[in-house]
Amino acid sequence: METRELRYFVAVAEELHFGRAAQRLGIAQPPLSRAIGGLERRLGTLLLERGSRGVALTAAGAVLLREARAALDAVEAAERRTRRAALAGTGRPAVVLAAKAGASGELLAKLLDAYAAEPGAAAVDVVLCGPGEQARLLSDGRADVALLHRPFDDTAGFDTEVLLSEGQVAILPAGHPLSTRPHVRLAEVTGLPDLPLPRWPRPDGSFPDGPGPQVRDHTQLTQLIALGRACAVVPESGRTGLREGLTAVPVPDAPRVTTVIAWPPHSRSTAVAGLVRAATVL
Amino acid sequence: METRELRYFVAVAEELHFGRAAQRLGIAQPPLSRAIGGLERRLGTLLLERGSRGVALTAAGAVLLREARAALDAVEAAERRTRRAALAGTGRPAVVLAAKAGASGELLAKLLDAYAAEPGAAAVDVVLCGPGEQARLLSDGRADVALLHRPFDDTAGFDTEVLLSEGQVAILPAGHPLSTRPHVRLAEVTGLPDLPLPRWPRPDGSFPDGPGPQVRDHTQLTQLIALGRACAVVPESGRTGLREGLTAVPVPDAPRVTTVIAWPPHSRSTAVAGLVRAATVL
DNA sequence: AGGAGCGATACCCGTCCGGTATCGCCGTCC
DNA sequence: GGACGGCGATACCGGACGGGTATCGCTCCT
Repeated sequence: METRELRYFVAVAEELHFGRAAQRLGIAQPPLSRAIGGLERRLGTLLLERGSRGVALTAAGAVLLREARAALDAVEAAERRTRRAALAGTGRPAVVLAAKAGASGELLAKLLDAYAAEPGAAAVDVVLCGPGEQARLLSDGRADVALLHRPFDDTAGFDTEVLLSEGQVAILPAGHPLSTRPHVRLAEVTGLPDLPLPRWPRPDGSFPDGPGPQVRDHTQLTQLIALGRACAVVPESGRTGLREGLTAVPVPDAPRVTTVIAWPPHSRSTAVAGLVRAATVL
Repeated sequence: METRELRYFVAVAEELHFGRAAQRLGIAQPPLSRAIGGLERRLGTLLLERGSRGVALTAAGAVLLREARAALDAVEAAERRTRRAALAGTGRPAVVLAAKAGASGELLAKLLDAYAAEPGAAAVDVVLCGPGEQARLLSDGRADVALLHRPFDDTAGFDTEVLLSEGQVAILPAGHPLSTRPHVRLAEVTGLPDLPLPRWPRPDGSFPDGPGPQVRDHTQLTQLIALGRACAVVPESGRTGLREGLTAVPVPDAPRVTTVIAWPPHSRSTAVAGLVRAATVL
């Protein structure tokens, strides 16, 4: 199977429409039909059920969709990492570290300092991304290491090393009745009708349904809380540098958050190893 | 990047010789040279150092070799798993479980029984393989689940669930002086000049250097021990059904062996999930 | 200096990918 | 119910590219 065929199949499987998929791929529809047909012939199975009203995935097609995405990620990662390795000699960034924007700020700073102090440390690019995107960046090679937060992020498929475990706090507007309490229970803050939890975008950019306001980054979040339009439950480290008008109240019964450093398995890059070593001895 | 190019590159990187690589690929040498050249041009970097005496990998080439192997595994896995999924409806094996030959016999039997008793259980194919090969089978899709043994096997890159933790025992010929001891220390059995530890084949089929005899499977191993030509340190479960003439002596200071069930991350197959569930509630 | 080994280049051919035109099928709408 | 429109498959053509043979250029060895 060629990656071209996999790309074609994924496009059709996602659009469930040959015409739109072809458009997205920048080719005409007939060659796309032929390519999928050939794929099905060689695999000896139907991948798509052509109904009169669009297309549907067969069981085998669903399997291929999942596997093909993983395979295409791996191919992309190969290309990106090779390109990066090629630049390494020229002094440009040798490693890319992905971290969730607005999280682990202090830890990240200490980590970068500690690693930079090592002899022979490589240049580290830090990519700040939205929640849950770090794993994607690692999979497709845009990053070489990432800071993940269990249980929010899925660490499946990566090597990890635990860095930090912490409780969570509720971030509330300063004047809120609960803000003077020594601690609150999770149920007390999740169900507040006047202060709903905000809705974060899904990986595809759309927002889940619900009552809370839509937020895209940390700035929007703190601003909304300060305005008394939302509240949030975040790891303890998120209370450092809290802006004026916000209060943090511990939530002892919220799940503890574990920050881990993660990297693709079998990564033999010395730079990644160095970063991991620096992180674990912090 | 097309998988064809990756396959070509891996062949050259492994052979370090364009002619032999071309032969292995079943094509002539010039198209291979051109393909690699094109890859290098598009990546904007040299992958291979052409010396007058053969070829050597550049740093970027080494990165691509590692990543390309992973990517090709993923593509192969996509193809194999799709083919298998296509057969699922026809009643043929829906899941393939890989286990090291001669290990975990009892556990494996109990697991298969427990799963088969579940309603809607799929047909399970068991593939017995050489030591350390299970991970490979999982990576390239020849298997969907595997039993691995830490610390021998590398579980990096898979989801796992611990099933069993056990100590190790030394397998000795019945008449050996140490065989009557209640227990022995690891150092006492690893350094015996008269009973060297056997050498197992590496994944590529070659054997490491050393004094011990070469073994390829469990039968050879037990036979050699019975002949008084070798000894072995194996997990406790390996003592069940021990043949005549062999004795097992506990080795308390040997590392404990953890048997885990492993599967590719993000595997959503219900059959795999059922097997894992059956295994964890054993 | 001559020759052998090895990769690169030149050139040709066949295949296969991609494009346009068109068909066949099935809903839908007037 | 017939005409229309949407959608995927088929037919056919042109061009790009992969693969083959022949040969060159370089280097090392004898």
